[in-house]
Amino acid sequence: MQSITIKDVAREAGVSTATVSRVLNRNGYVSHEVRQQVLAVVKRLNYQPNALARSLKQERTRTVGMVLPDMTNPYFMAVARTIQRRLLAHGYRLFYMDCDEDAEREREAIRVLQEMRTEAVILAGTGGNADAVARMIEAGRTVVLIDRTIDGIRADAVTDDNAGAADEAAAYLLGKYGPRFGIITGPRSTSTSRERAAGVKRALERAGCPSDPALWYEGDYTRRAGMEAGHYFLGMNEPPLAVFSFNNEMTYGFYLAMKQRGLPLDALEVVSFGELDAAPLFENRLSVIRQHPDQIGEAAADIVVSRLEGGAEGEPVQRVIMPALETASR
Amino acid sequence: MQSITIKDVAREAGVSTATVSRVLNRNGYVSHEVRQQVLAVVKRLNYQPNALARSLKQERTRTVGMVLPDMTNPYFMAVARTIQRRLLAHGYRLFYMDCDEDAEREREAIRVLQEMRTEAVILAGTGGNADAVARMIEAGRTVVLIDRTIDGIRADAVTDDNAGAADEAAAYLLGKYGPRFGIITGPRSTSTSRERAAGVKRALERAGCPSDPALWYEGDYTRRAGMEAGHYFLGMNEPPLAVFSFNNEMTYGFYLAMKQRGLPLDALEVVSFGELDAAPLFENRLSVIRQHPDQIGEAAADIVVSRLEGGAEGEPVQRVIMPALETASR
DNA sequence: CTGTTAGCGCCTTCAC
DNA sequence: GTGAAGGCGCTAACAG
Repeated sequence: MQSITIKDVAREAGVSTATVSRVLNRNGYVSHEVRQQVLAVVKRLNYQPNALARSLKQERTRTVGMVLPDMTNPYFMAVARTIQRRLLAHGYRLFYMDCDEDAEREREAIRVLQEMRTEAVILAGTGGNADAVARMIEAGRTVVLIDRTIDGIRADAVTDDNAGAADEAAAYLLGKYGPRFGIITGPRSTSTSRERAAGVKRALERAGCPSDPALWYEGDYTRRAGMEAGHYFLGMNEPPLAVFSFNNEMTYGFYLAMKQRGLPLDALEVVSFGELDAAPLFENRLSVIRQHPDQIGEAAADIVVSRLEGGAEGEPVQRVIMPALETASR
Repeated sequence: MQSITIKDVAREAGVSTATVSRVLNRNGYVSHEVRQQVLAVVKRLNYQPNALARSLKQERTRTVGMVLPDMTNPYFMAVARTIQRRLLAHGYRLFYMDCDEDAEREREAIRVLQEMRTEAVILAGTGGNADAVARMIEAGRTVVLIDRTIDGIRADAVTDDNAGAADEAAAYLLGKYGPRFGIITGPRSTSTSRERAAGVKRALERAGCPSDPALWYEGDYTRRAGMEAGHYFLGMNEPPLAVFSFNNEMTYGFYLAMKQRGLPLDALEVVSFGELDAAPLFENRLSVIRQHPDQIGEAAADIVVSRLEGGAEGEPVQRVIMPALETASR
């Protein structure tokens, strides 16, 4: 496990470590002859520069960290993949950390990324670590919030127009079925769920409909919660005529509940905030609010790069992506 | 961005850096009084130790790297999540890198992980970087292959019994439909696809059936390939009576093709190597070979830990997980 | 064009 | 029980 250092290369090539460094980093002058010589030794010894040492010296790591609440959710992975591609093109590596919607593990992940000296942190927060995030920003680190904002935190953010899209979806359901549709929310700790709920309430108020608490089920963005919500709604004396689920996983859970209760999947209409992988296979009674993860990823990556390359300072940037409601065909 | 160092803490607390270090690492003696004093300053200054410097000095990073071919595939993410949990419990961090089934990016990812001095690399290889992997092993690094092995590489590995499961599935289809079922393979460069193909051929031979090349479609484990295979098979004069898809994404793609062609999803039976998220929602004509990602993840993490903690040496360990065929109800 | 040197932040002997 | 000092591998002045 004894690894080869720049010294070994220098000795073997009969030059100084500085020269090797210059060859490797293509800066400073070095004769063609010596360069070839050094490169040959590098290859022969299979020398791998030590990124720890380099970063320590340069006080730059060219890395970006990302903390996600759920890496098995394809939505977040689609965002992450776009970000990674874009950052890579600018010479930055991206490290993902999964915190499993758990604030404690999120805190830990943030700590690790700071200790690693990632130059920026991209965060889809659980909402439980406002203090840690605040301290990061205070310390002058670049923080970009995606998908979810955090109460009391002023930072760059890329979010959906949650209220607008939820309002539109609720209005659509109202027009089609009246006010008897169920709502499966996310956890109150997330900004997305609160905003989506506000959007629904706005639509109900505009239509002069009171909001029936029995039609609201508070989930936590997991498949299990969607399933439980499904059993709740479908077990009612008068089940709702449609359901609005606040994320893709819960939508999937809701369908599982329908299945478990022996209902056909088109028994009622479902509106899902966020796409389902399997959506195209469903029979026409699933409406989807598309979130455009690519656009979110691109915007987030662009903000990171401009903060890191361009001057660091400036007011927080807020980018809002417009989701698109695609309604079921019947 | 000027970060706080151990020196700042030492000065502020009126002690030496050695003492601060001792407090932080709970080793060596330090009086209760001084310890409290130091901890207070650490908290007040929000001091974050520099992991680069610590790792450089200790020649240990307590990190493990993982290179995956497709992070949007829930199968790999399920494996990754289990590994992460288990490694975390042993004090290791896991870094994911996504190479998008691309050998070039895989090579790059391997290089980065080595430069970061991750203590082990877990790899679900594209098959295109045998040389780089060989050099890693040669250099004494811990490498654990998961899901896929690499030709000519002797390393710890956790794999499925691909041939066995494919044989069983093919025998099942043979018994039910005779030899007229289509096969959608993965890329020849992956060991999994080659082994699964061998399993199918074994079953065919045992039944005395010749293998009809027109019934084999070579995909690349992507959704798109599954879709193209779908159009190929469904466009035949005499379409097959069933289809065996070598991974979950291609299965999904195949169903998309059925949908696009206006066929009902139960028009023919599909056997999928690897689970589909949406499987439970399908109407009874999807059979699934469950791969038990949790077991794979656990085994891989255990191997890593035992290599890193226990003595490093020993013959390569081969763990084979048995997938389970769950057949459609009709 | 190339070598010498100092030091990035931390841990770890070795003194006291 | 605590401090002083050296060095992990590398790069960036500064000499020559």
